[in-house]
Parts: sequence; structure tokens; C-alpha cells
Amino acid sequence: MAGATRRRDGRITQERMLEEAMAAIAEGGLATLTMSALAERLGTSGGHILYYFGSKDRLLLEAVRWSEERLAAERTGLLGRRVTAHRKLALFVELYLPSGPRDPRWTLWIELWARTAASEPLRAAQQEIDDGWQRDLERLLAKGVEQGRFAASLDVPGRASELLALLDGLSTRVVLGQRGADRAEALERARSAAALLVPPG
Amino acid sequence: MAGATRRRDGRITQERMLEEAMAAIAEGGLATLTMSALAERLGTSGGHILYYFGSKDRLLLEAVRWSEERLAAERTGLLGRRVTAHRKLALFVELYLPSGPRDPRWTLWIELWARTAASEPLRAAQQEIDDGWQRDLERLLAKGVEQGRFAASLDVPGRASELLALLDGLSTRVVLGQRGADRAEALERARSAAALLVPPG
Amino acid sequence: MAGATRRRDGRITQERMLEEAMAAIAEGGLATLTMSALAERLGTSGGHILYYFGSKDRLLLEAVRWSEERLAAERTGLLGRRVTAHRKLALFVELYLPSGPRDPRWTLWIELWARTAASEPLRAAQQEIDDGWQRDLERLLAKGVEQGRFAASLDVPGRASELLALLDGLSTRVVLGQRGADRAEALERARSAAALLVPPG
Amino acid sequence: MAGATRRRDGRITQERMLEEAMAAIAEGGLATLTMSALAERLGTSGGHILYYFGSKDRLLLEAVRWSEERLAAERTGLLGRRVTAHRKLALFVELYLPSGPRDPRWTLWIELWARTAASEPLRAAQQEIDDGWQRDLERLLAKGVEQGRFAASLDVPGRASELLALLDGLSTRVVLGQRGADRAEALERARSAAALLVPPG
DNA sequence: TATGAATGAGTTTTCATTCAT
DNA sequence: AATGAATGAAAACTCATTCAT
Repeated sequence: MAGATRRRDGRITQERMLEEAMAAIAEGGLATLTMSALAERLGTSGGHILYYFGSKDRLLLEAVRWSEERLAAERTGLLGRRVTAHRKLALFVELYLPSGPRDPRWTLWIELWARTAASEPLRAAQQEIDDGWQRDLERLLAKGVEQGRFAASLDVPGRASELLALLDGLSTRVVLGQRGADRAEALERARSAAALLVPPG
Repeated sequence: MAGATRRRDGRITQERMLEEAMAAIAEGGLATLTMSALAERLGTSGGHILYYFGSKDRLLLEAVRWSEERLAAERTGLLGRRVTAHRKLALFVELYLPSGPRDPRWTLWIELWARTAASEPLRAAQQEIDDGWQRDLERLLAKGVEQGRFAASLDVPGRASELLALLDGLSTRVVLGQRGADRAEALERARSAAALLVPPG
Repeated sequence: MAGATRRRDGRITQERMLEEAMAAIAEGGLATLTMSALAERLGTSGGHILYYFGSKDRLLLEAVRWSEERLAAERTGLLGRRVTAHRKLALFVELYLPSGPRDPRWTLWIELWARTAASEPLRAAQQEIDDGWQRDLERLLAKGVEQGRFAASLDVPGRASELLALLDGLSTRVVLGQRGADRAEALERARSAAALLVPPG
Repeated sequence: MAGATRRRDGRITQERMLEEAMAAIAEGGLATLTMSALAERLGTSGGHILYYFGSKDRLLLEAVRWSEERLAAERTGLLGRRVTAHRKLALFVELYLPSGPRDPRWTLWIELWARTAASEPLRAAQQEIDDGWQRDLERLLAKGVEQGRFAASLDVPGRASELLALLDGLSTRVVLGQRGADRAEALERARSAAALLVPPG
């Protein structure tokens, strides 16, 4: 099927590189993701990947960006849907949590946290992405309050921040494959905590 | 003089190694912690450190263990104190959260999460340490329920798990130095969430 | 616009390439002259330059040749001028010495000397160019002897060779920007040495 | 004979590295001198050479320094000898000129000239070495004047500078193996020019 | 115990060159 | 004539680890 994903247009190919990079990281972690290993998976040369991305760090940065862009689109779709605020919050949580151990997006995040101290662009990107989640969750909650679904006294930014921290913590557990921390359990914890943090109006 | 901190007994010296390793990681992250850099800080040779620990991975593992052992002792002390359950919970939270960006203990954890996938012993150690926190938090909550300080209907294991996930998420933010995520803010979030997750009886 | 300097005729374009290559070398040395950097300066592609020159080494070779051809023309003009032999010698020296540190022609020579061992064509070109200078300097001196301006006993080839070696040595200093070795000082040294090596008749 | 040159003391080994580096450069130029090629010649590993020198650039710098130090010692010995000023000047010239094409010392110099622009430490070292030659040649000439061997009117620094430039130019030719430029011819040119530049008193 | 010389595998990155279009 | 995507060889450098002393 190489023909299908290999166009004259470089963009398609770049996207394949990012996609494959994510997959490789999910399988073996960043430690085993060498340029040449990635090149081999793609059936191309290491030089070619650098030809597009300039450096491995840039490749990684683009990979998170690409992965989060797709998720942000889903999130936007979700916010626009005509469902109850409670249902929306549940969907938001489901979208945020990893699919399971080795979830690509989360595996990459955990690897990047360790590099964040050394890379300003990375930190900036992370901040921006986090801000997106926080902003949208605040909107979701605010709308729920408006509609009388959530308590009028709700401290929207505070609760949003707490919920996201909780989701981060749960996600870390799931993706690291800790005992008794599968997606189902994480969902259960997130839901029961959310019910208390965001009581109905 | 390094001579002043050396003892005939190897244990002490090993402890200095672990201590210095933690300090070095806090200063520059795992990436800059090379065996020879650590050796220089200690006024010894890289070979000597390996003589004790066998490998860098083992050194790291021992370093977390050592760091967490000390914390566990503090935790135990805390649990035995004669203060109200609410106060105890607050102290527990304060103990758990990082002191600020680059907090050694948390810096190390974040670096280790990225290596967890490749190292079974590491995962086991992590599990064990987490279990300790979970167990003690459950005890704390259970006692609070017993004393009528917390609601009788409290789902102790569930709430403990949620609280710890929340603390993990908040800690990550603080230690990575994300905007608007200092220790004070994290404490505020932890307290206000805890008040909701663990309502008074 | 690059378009303004383009002609249908490939030769012109090739000349621009050589000219730009010289300029780039003067600015940053051979080390920073990559095919793609040169291509960008020219508003064309790396592939296109190779299309004309076949290889980078050939391009460099052509660049010196082109640069020296222009100089040789100036030299010929100089030899034909109606000035005294002494004046002619002075002008010859002025033509030979670099304009200052990073003089393109000399920068390129110094870079090429290091490659001469590995490239027979390069050595041949160098020989040929040197021969041109030697031949013309010999003519200049011989004519001066004929005219009674220089001593009749003058060992023309020997003195010419020595003068050129001296000029090479002075040029190296100037182009490398060594302390106390600017063009003015080099001219002074060349003149005072020439007065002794080529005494008046 | 590995036993003879391989001591516990690192210095000996480092010296062998420098010596072998010079030899390798003389044989194939800097371009073919890779760390691993040098390592193989030495029967050691590339890592080990870097273990001592830190970087290839430092290795090169040390190599010139080492080579010039030995020459400087010879030069000092020469200056102290009880021979006529004319003889001393001749010996100085013989010491300065390359032994023939590919003379290690001069091959290295030519390669380094091309790198001088990019490396301040290199330029500084070069300046210092040049100053040593200039200084000692000035002393030699001054003493000759004192002893009435050279003309009393001699512009010592000027002539020294010119002689060294001449020797540099001649050396370049010899080491690049240009036609008709062997050591004998270079010596002949140097002598005949010196006789004119430094006339007897 | 302690040293530090020695190893060597492993990684990113650069760049001239090729070639299909 | 012109492009620029793709190649792949090469090279410096790092660092945990070993081991003779």
C-alpha cells in the first residue's frame, strides 16, 4: 500500500513519519527510537527524515503537536455536540484518558516530561496544549452551570484544574501499566471523583 | 574534605552516594548525571561507584528507594501524631507534594517513569512504594471515619486512590515548573479537592 | 530578482555561480560552503549547480580558474603599460597581494592547498597558474634589465621565484589576519625586499 | 616494541598519539585522519584518544604544539652554537624548511591554516609559534650585526620578517610537491635571497 | 577497597550526489 | 534545463562498564 501513502506532496509523507514515530515510541519507548530504526520502519533513510525535520528533537516536537492537534479536533467536535453537560464531561474524560498501557500519545508525554527541563520549545508547546484542555474544560463546566446542570456555586477554573490533575495522575498509572490501574478502573475513579468535584445543580 | 564524611563502614559511603546522586539529579536532571560527574562530586572514581552498585540502573533504583524510605518514615511518624484527621490529611498532602520545581524526589520520579517500561525491577519498586502511600492514606481515612470526622459512607480505597492520582498530577505540574503551578497553588487545589472528595462526617 | 541576472545562455549563469561561490567562501570559508547554501544564494537548487559542474571539487577548481583568469588579464594589461620597470614591479606586487583578511582569491587558495594532495587536477591547475605568474614576472624583470633599469647581472628566474615565494608568504599572513600583518605592512615588506632582490642597474 | 612505549604514565602514551597523528597526517592529509583510523594505527580505540584529548581539534592543536616544541628546542640549541653568523643563518634556514613533500610538520600547518579562521585557540597558538621564530631570527641577525658579520645598517626586524615570509612561501611549494620545488631548490633560493637581504658587513 | 585507563558500541547529524519527473 | 526529494556513507563524540593494578 506504499503507493497510497506516498505522494509527490511532502506533507503526506511527513505525516506518515509522525504517525510511525508515535507507533514506534508506543512499542518501545523513546529510548529505542533511533533515527535509523524509524527510517527502517518507514522504508526510507535516516537522512531523509532529518531532511524534513532538521533534528530528532524537532521531530518529537512535531509528533506531539500532530497527535494533540487531532485530539483537539475531536475535543472541539465533542464540545459542539448536543448532549447533556454530564454526558459531555464523561466524554471529555474518556477522550483524555489513555486507551491502555503503551497508549502512544501518553507514552510520548511521559518521555517528554523528562526532556522538558532542557527544551524551551518543548515546554512552550506543552503549556499551550495544556491550556487548550483547561480552557475547553472550563467552557464545558461553565455551560453546565448556565444550564443549571451543575451547581451555581461551582469554582469553574479551580475544579477544571483539579479534574485535569486527577486525569493526569490516573493516566500516568494506566500507561505505565501499574497493577490494578487499567482504563476501566481509571474511568471509574475519574467518574466517581468528578461526581463529587462537580456536583449537580 | 571528602575525608570527613568517609567512614570505614561502606554503608555510610553508599548513602552519601545516593544522597549526592539525588542532589545532582535535582540540579541537572538525569541527562547530565554521568557516572564520572557523580564521581567527581563525591571525590571518588566512577569505577568505585559501580563497585558498590553494579550498574547505573541499580544506583538509580537504590536512590529512589533510599529517598522514599526516608519519606515513609516521616509518613509513619505523621500517622502516629495526635492531631485531628483533617489536620493529618493536610500534613499528608504537604508531605506528598514537591517542595517546588526541581524537587529531587519528584525530578527523579519523572525521569524514571520514562524508564519504567524497560525495567521490571523498577516497576516493582515503584509499585511497592505506591502501595505504601495508598495503604497509609487508607488507614488515615479509615481512622477519620471511625472517629466520625469523615462521612461514614466514605469509599475509603476509592477516595484514597483518587486523592493520590490528583496529588500525582499536581506534583508533575509543580516539578515541571508549569505556569501558574507552584507549590502554593498545588496545595490550594489539593485542599479544596480533598474537602469535596472526603467530606466531613 | 535572480531573474534579472539570468540569461538564456548557460555560460553567464555558470559565471554567476563561480562568482557567488567566491563571495561565499570569502564570507565564511570553504567549511560553510555547502552546495545547498550556495544554491540558496543563487536562488536555484543544489542539483542544478551539480548539473553544470558535475561535482563540488570541479566547481571549486573552476572557481579558482575563473578568478585567476581575470587576474591574469589584469596582469597582461599591466605588463603592456608604458611605465618604468620599477613602477611595473610595484604594480605587480600590489596585484598579487590580497586586499586584506578574507580576500576571496587567497582564502580559496589556502583552502585548496589542503586538498591539493588528494587531487591531481587541482595540482595541475595550480601549477599552471603559478607558471603564469612566474613567466610574467620573469618577462617584467628581463625587460627591466634590457632597459637598463635593473642590474645586468640579475638572475632573472631565480629572483622571480624568490619574489613570488616572498609574496606567497606575506599573503598567507595577511589573509589569515595575523597580528601586525595587514596589507600595508605586507606591501612595505615586499617593496623593501624587492629593492634588495632586484637592485637597480 | 609496544612494551617500550606503553607505560603506566599517560604522558608517554599521549606523546605516541601525537607522533602517530603527525605521521598519519603526513601520509594522507587531515582529510583521511579519522579518529578511528588513528586509533587503529595506535592499536587502541577511538574513545581512548578522545579520553585524553577531549576533541579532535584539541588533538590537532596539541600535535602542532608538540611538534613545534621539539623544533624550538633544536632552534635554541642552534642559536647557542659557536659558529659564524652566516653559518647560523644557513642552519636556521635548513631547520625551517620542510624535509620534502609531505613533511609532517608542514603538512599539518597547511591543513591548519584552513581551520585557523574558525578556531581562536588555533590562531593564538600559531601566532605564538611564529613569534618564536621571528624573535630568534632577530636575535641571530642582531648578533651578526654586533659581530660585524652583517651590515651595520641592517633593519633587523624587517629583514627577519621578510626572510620568514620567503621561507614560508618556499616551504609551501616544497610540501605541496610543486614541479621544480624540491628541498634543494628551496635551499638554493633561500640562500641566494638571504645573501641579498642580509648583506655581509 | 579504590583507581582510572581503556573500551567500543551506539547515536545524531551533515552533505555531496543521484535521479525521477 | 531545472528541481528537490531521497540517499547513505562517514564521522565525531559520549559514556556505562570492565579490569589490571
